[in-house]
Amino acid sequence: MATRRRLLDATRDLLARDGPFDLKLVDITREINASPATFYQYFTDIDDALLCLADDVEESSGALLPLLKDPWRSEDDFSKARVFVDAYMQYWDVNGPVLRVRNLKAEEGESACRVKRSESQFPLLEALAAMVDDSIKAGRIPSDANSIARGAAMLAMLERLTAYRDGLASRGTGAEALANTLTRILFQTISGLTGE
Amino acid sequence: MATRRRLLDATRDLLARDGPFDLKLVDITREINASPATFYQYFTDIDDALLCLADDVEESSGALLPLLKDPWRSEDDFSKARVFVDAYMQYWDVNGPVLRVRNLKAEEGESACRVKRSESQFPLLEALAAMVDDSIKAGRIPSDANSIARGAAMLAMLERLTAYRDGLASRGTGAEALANTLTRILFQTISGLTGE
DNA sequence: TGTACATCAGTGAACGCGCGTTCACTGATGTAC
DNA sequence: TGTACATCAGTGAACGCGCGTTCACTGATGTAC
Repeated sequence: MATRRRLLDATRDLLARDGPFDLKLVDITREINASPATFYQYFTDIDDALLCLADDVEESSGALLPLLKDPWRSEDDFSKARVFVDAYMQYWDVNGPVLRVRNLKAEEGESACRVKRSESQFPLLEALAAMVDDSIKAGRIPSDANSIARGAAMLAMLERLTAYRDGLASRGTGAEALANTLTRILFQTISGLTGE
Repeated sequence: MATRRRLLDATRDLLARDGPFDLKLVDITREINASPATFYQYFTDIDDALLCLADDVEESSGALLPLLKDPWRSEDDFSKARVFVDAYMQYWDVNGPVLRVRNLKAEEGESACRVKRSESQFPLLEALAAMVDDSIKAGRIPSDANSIARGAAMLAMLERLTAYRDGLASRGTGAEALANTLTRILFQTISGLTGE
């Protein structure tokens, strides 16, 4: 039903506007001029609706994966890294509010959120790790490096920096400088090349 | 009063045990066998108490700063980077729950939390940036690098990876391997040395 | 085509619980003389 | 030292609001014959 979609959209909007603490079932239905009872026709719970939103987001994270298909083997591939960084930041710009609650609930132990988070991150992590392995094989990264840990560290960096962005912008480090710096670190850490 | 301290401790404990969503004023006072009215003698609000907890944490973050006093100039300084990484992870282990709410509220726009977060991060960020500048001067990092952005990226990586740790541990990447990988990336990004 | 019935999306209004907040209070400790 | 009063930390009990949840319902759309 279209009503289900409208409920999900309203949930997402309110989450973005007021944050996870002020997200109330009653407000969601009020937002689309429906009865609170309507909510229960489609979801058991607010958390249930949040999980559905997380599913939507998961699909859109799939769009990032193709950008990591080819390993970075020469300095010319720097631009590929940059494309990935831009796409990743845009992905967080769009889906940040939903991703943040998902992660938050996952950290608190809600197992359904843990699962979704893993499903979402795992493909990217694997792809980055595979690229690191490629660089190890080529001798650009020492053979005792841990490719999974490297990939995870880079995802963590990208993910968290979206939160710092505003603070940095007000101190004179703009979005372009930030993206460029992130790309250099990412490129160097994954490919073992210098990025110059 | 000792009661104030007990209230703060109870707040911290409940935050760690049940997470920020289930943190209720009534539960806090119940935890120390006090009346809900007692809470209002010391704090105006739950958020007020959270800010006080954040102050406690801020002090303990000062302990990290001395570890970044000397720039890393040779491969021998790798061990200093490792000490910092270990200290940083321990800092998050101990204060994670409080730091997470603080950051969460800051992202939602609560200005007092924004301020606290900045105050807490700024000294570390400055210290890392100064080290990067030192490396630039020595020619180990290209002169067009943005030292603030580099520092911020490294803090973001360290901060966020504490959340991934459990997931990585269950996939065979232990704490030691993780700390080692983080140290390498940090050392290379800040000092421009290889870390080998 | 018309009639009688079934299905189904969505509702209005009510309920009760739990929480934040208040206020007049109590009993203990401190202070003046 | 004793008495009368003041200060102060902490309380018990009550209040009311807002939220989640339920249930019998309505009105529209679909279906059988």
